[in-house]
Amino acid sequence: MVSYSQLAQEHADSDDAPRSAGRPRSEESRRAILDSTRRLLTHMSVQKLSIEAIAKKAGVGKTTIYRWWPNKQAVVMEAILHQPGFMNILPASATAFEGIKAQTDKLMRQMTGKSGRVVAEIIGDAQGDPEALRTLIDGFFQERYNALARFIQEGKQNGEFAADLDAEAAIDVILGPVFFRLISGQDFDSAFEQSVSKMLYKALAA
Amino acid sequence: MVSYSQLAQEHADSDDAPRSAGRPRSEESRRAILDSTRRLLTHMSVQKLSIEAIAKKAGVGKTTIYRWWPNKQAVVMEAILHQPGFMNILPASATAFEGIKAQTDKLMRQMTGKSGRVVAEIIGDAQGDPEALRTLIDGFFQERYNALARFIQEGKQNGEFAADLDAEAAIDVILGPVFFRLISGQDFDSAFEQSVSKMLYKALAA
DNA sequence: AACTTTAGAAACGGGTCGTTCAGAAACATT
DNA sequence: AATGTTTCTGAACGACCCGTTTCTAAAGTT
Repeated sequence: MVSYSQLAQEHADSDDAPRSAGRPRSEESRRAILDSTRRLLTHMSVQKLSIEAIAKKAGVGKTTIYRWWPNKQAVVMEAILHQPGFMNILPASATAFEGIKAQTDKLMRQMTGKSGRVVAEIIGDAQGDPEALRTLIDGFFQERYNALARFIQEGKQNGEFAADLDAEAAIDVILGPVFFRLISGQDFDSAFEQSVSKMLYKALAA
Repeated sequence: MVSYSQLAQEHADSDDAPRSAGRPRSEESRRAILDSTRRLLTHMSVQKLSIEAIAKKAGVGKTTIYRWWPNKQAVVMEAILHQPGFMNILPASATAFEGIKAQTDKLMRQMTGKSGRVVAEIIGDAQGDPEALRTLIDGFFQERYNALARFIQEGKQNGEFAADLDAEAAIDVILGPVFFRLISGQDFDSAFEQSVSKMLYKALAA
């Protein structure tokens, strides 16, 4: 049994790991599994996707998948959430609010189109499984949360935001509209982006 | 095949319907199905719940369920979302913002505890099924949406809110934090309630 | 050469799906 | 009372996927 948290962590065992005895894990199979998962998800929903279909498409034994991932959700999370383009790099910004706006704009862009739909499905499937929800929070939401927390802290210090601002609630107010739009099936347009930005500015300002 | 929209509408065929020939639908079975669904959902997730388990617990043929609902999601939606206590009655209020606050407070209370968890699962399962998502929007989100839209309209007219306020985006900003908290597994406390209320007030004010 | 770990293939028992068929039950119509 | 219509339960169906086990082969280390 491989725990979720193990999967969530970077597999940086390429160089510094002690390399135990035995046949090494096949990097080729690993990539084939994740690639096939991504490709299959462009044609079907996460719900309809099956481990057996992934194994077949990847040319890999089902056993190999179950050896490294506990279930379908874990495979999908790694395939989608850890893919390039979903990284959460902090942009440099003049003001704290500009940083927040840059973050939310980037998030909206990431949540547009098919990848957004898949993320919505991942969030959805995690609702029925506490362990999966925890993995999702630790491996996806937390990054966004932390990034925003820094900007809020910065804004509180430089007087941009009110000193008694509730950072936790503020983050929910910032991220909430984006994910609510996502799960309620509406897509993001520039009108939404601008209107939300305007309201957030007033909500946070000192 | 029974369409979702048929199921969503009130089954007010108790009096005025012309009553066609043949054996009438068993109200007893219908209630047994919905009751059993609710009871089973206190012990297990929507994902693990099966139609066959509902049929067994309700003492009802599986065929009867499939006759009136297209799938599990539809049964669960009707069992949970149309239950008393989930109605969306507009409270009288002095100001538009007070109305909005009353609405969101009520929503947070509804989304607390087990029923909130089940709603989160319903929203989650709907992500993988466009038809289910539409039913959920029409039968659940839309009510909350409309209620808020009235208050916003009222507030724009009486000068409480800015005249150029984007109503659609404002609703997303109001509902977003609540549902984001719900799906990210955090529960609602009075601190969150107050902090969000404060930010929303500033965001909406003229 | 011996040991260890992984890969892939096949098969398993168990479960759910959504459908179909059968026979009985509960109505309205004639 | 007889007939027609619709719904009811129960049983069985083929199809699919689950997660696990068992096996042989492969690919490394010591």
